[in-house]
Amino acid sequence: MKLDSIDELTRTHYSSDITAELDSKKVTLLGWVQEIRDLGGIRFIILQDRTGTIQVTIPKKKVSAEILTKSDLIQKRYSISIKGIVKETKMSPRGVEVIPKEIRILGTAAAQLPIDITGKTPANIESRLDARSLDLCLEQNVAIFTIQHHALEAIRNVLFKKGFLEVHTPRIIASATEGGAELFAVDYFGKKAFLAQSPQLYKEQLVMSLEKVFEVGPFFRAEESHTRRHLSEFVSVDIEQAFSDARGVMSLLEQVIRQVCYDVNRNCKKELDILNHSLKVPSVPFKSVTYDQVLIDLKKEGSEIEWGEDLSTEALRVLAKIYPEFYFITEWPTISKAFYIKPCKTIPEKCEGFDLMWKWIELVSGGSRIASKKLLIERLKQKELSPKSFEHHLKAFEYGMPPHAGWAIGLERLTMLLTGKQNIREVTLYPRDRTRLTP
RNA sequence: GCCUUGGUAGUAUAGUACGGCCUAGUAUAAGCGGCUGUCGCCCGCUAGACCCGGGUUCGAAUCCCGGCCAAGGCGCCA
Repeated sequence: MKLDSIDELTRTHYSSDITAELDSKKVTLLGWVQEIRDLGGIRFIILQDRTGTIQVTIPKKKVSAEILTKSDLIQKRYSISIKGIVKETKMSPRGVEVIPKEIRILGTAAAQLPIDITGKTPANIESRLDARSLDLCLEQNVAIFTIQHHALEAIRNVLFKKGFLEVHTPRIIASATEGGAELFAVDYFGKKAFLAQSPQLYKEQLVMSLEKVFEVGPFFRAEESHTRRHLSEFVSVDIEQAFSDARGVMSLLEQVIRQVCYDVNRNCKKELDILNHSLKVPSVPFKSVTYDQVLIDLKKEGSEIEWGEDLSTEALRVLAKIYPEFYFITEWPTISKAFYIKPCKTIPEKCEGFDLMWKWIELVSGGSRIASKKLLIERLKQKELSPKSFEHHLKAFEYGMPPHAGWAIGLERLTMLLTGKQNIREVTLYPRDRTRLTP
């Protein structure tokens, strides 16, 4: 098919801008054909763009032959332009429709699409991800990523206002550092390198110079996790702050989370509605419980965990029934946390690390960091990590490392709670998991 | 990595307990035709599928074995 030119074509309105006030006005719309309903003498084309849909109505006997011929060619998912007149009418879904004066076909699409884009026959997650570029056209998916955008905007706004600088640390690193998660190995000009699992060490070093930093970016974990809340590549929102401790960054975190919920509620009413999800703005401070208290609570519920152990998924599900949606777990056993988390002064078996839970999912983890090189080396050894492979990082602790603290939010997990989605892959544009590497 | 469940047209499902009325049903999508107010439009027609390999049997979508793939749970991890 010969396509029409986009020359001298400027969108005047998005579909959501078309309201009754524009009655009789001329508009230029750009978008995709979501649906065609042809009743014989009248044809309805549902035009979709990022903001929603608008009905284009073609009364066949009243429009020009040119319009009619053009609209005969149109199929689902074609990208088209419509120049036309807005008409207020009670008979259309939104009380307005557009009567076209010019139609251009700007792009075509296959007749048989791999998934149903109108949602009449919903596809399962596998089919959807296989056809992800098309799947993302569904208004629910546009809503999810619009919400994620606003959430991130809210996070950035709070952090900028508090004087944080946005930074970018390396994704390619020399050695398997933090311990814990498995890393992906890459070939770096013949040397063995790894994809970073977190910006932890770099952001700590940066507090010596930039004082308050944050980073938003992807990180990689080569864990063979098979759950609804894990990805091999995920986006982390990391902050690190000089001259602060866990208490300080927890308070900042509360403000961030509260602002995110507030802004998403205010700016994404339509999106939340599309997702049929309601979002409460949590009150601060959040409920905070110690690890010791958690063990007592679990015991009452018949679930016993030995002190020092991490909390099992089963245990977290039990806790979700006891505590509100957002709650902190503090004073973890030092042994259960990463080497850089600062032990408590009085009881070194406990540490100043914390997790922010949302129901049974760990949303954020953070804490006060160790600023003493000597102590850090001790902790590395306890964790059976070699101080030698942390040589460069340890050097920084000779150059004036201030007391500092920080945290990291899992952006996809945050998006899950904001959108009410149960599977992290639904809130990831192109998820990477144990088995999926494409698209 | 372990466990459970599953794999039927483009998509989503019925059928599998107990092999044979399955020449595999239905919805939706697709193609063709009809219809002037649809909004999950409607009506008619057309075409479209049993994951792969082996086995049992007169006969396998259905039972058995192996493989591959997926979903969910656990573990790991955040």
